[in-house]
Amino acid sequence: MALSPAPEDFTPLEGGVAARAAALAGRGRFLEALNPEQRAAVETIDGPLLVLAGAGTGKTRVLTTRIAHILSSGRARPWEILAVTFTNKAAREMRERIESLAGPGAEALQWLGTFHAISAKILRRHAELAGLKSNFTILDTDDQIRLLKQVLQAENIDDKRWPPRALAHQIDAWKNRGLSPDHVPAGEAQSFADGKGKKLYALYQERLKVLNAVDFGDLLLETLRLFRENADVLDEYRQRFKYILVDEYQDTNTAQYLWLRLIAQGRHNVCCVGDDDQSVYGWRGAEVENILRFEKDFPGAKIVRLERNYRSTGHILAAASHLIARNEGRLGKTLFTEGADGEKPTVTGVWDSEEEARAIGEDIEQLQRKGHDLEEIAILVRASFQMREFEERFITLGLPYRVIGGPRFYERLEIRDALAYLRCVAQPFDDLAFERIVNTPKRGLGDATLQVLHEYSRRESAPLMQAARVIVETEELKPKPRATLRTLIADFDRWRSLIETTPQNELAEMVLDESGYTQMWRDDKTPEAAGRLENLKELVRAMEEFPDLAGFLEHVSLVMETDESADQRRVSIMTLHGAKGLEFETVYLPGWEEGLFPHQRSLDDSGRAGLEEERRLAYVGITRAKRRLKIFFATNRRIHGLWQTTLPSRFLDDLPAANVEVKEASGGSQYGSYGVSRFANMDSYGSSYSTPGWKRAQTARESGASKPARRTPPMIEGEVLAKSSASARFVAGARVFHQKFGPGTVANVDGNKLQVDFDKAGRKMVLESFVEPT
DNA sequence: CGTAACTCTGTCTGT
DNA sequence: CAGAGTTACG
Repeated sequence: MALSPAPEDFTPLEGGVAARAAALAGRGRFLEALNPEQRAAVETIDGPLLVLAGAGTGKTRVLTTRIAHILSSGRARPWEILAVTFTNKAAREMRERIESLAGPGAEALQWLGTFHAISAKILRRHAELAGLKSNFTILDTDDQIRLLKQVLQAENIDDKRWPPRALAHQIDAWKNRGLSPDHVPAGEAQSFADGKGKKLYALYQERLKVLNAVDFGDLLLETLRLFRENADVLDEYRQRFKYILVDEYQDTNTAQYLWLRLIAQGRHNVCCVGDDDQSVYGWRGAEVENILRFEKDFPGAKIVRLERNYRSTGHILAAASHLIARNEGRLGKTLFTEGADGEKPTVTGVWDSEEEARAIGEDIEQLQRKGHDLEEIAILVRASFQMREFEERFITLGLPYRVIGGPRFYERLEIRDALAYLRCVAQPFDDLAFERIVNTPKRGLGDATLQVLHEYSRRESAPLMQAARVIVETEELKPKPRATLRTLIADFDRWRSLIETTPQNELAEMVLDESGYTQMWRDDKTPEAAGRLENLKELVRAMEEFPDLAGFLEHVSLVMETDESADQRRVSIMTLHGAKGLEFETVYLPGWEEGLFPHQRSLDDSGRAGLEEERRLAYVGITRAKRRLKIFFATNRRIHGLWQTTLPSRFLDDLPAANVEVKEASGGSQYGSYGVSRFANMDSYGSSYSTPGWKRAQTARESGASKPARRTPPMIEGEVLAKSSASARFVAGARVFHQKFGPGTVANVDGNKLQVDFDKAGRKMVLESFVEPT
């Protein structure tokens, strides 16, 4: 178990005389760079402080300078500061910036991180008080859903009618509000499977305890409970944390808020920085009201407003302000800049998403030719599926890009498998991991075997690994699976015995090789296999940087990203949520269409509040831009595989005409001017069944799904005919193409079945109708 | 037990 | 459309 930091951990930040002198010398200088309000926010160190910081007003600068100031004035040592962020990216960036202010040693700020990461750390120290072992597993969403499914099945609830996903959502919502099963209000307990919601929640929590596991919500909730039930532990942290800082305070949910308040009520030195206009995590339980409550919870709190924007040009700021002014219920801030007006933001209509990608690609190439830095260009999308089109286009153009927050590295199949192996080694009680890999690669340990293990496991309440160990000594299994299982258990025992003595990356390589997992992918001839092997190598490489296997598994469950080399300058493609806190010279905002942005689901689920949150997201997007802002909307977009005609986003109507330039849609779309405002008379915020877009979608669904024709009809009858007649007969030796297996040569014909030697996949038996001639 | 083909269903944001 | 789950068959 982790111990408190030893004093030997001192770093130059706190340590040597020279370092301290240097810090003192620098002190005046970093305060000078601030405006009066920022300076007040930095120098009001003792007592509660709320900083209302508009976009681009130097929020991060205030936070980092404040920390540097606290350290250099000797008021606290690095490990006595609690600094909470919402994303790992924000934490990393803050650490870097503090380092550049106060010199190396920012790693001593060991309590700088996300709510979840800090909670995990606290929880591991006091695991036994929470009924856990300190090496507990952190389940991700996938594991969570799989486990819930088991719970539902055990209760004989039809998981078709009551999808585990929905239960997961419900439980998450409860956890976000700080509610454990016994605190769920009576009325809400009815909400799932005919009133079983509360019971299922309780059963799920029981299962988690047995598995020695927590989910994301538990990290907060269990820490909260730990504090509430153990006054001495709470007191320890209240004493430890002399100063508390919270970034993006508007995004805290109730559980986080309670967590924070509990600690902060010790010394009352808490500084929260937030902007109600940038609250975009309502769907995750964030309560903007927490900002409003601040003064009540901390009487005598000082409030500082930062309204001077240093980031964007006048026109961009005007567009943002005008748009956000449409929201009701704001605290109200007026951002201003003394900078130049700059270029007007542009709004461009295009025919479809393909043209959108093409237009933006060309635009970027033009900037590139003029010498603009690709690092300073970003494309911010509402939903990650929009990214693909840009990726494809940029690949053909050879334009370097980076996708941030796309499909996560650790969510990939092969990475999850590999991690499951490692979890089985490090955490032998980890049943979810065991189930995942027991028959991957295929070793003939199927449902039948697993059934036997489960039965024993349930009877003796023992982990599956333990069950297997016992069962292989009995006659319960057939000889073949019995022998296989015995070998597998022996392998795991052997690997486990090496944990202490073998570097974790070497151990991982050994596990993956000897288990046959890497071989499985080498034998796999599908096109993705090579990439998967690459990813596995990347995983092993990434492990080197960690102190041990447990440390790595902790990191991976909370953060893990692909850190691709930053050697090349690239365009960034990311979601609007992911872009919060960042800034770029040039920002592209594609996909401003009804249904996509604002997203239909937000509207359906949360009505007016949902719309306002979407608008704040638009505000976040616009305010990321320093000098150039280019908004796009397409008339046609493929949604769920169907081409649909879309309408320009209502947010376009929220932009001030005087500050925005409307560009003629290239290709002469009839939507060249979006100004024909179809929402002027609509007071509704739109329900899925009343928007024109939806109705059109219904029609489109009935009438087929071909891409709307632009000038020439895309579907040429001849093509269709040619295809169906050609599938009449194949002869041995003919070259064919299969959607999944690629090109191949027909070896044998048997009625409508063909035996084909595929170039990559080897010989397969396929139905005639599944291949086409080449 | 494993593979190929078929059926169904979701459908965004992220620690 | 894509992925998960299910069924038929070898």
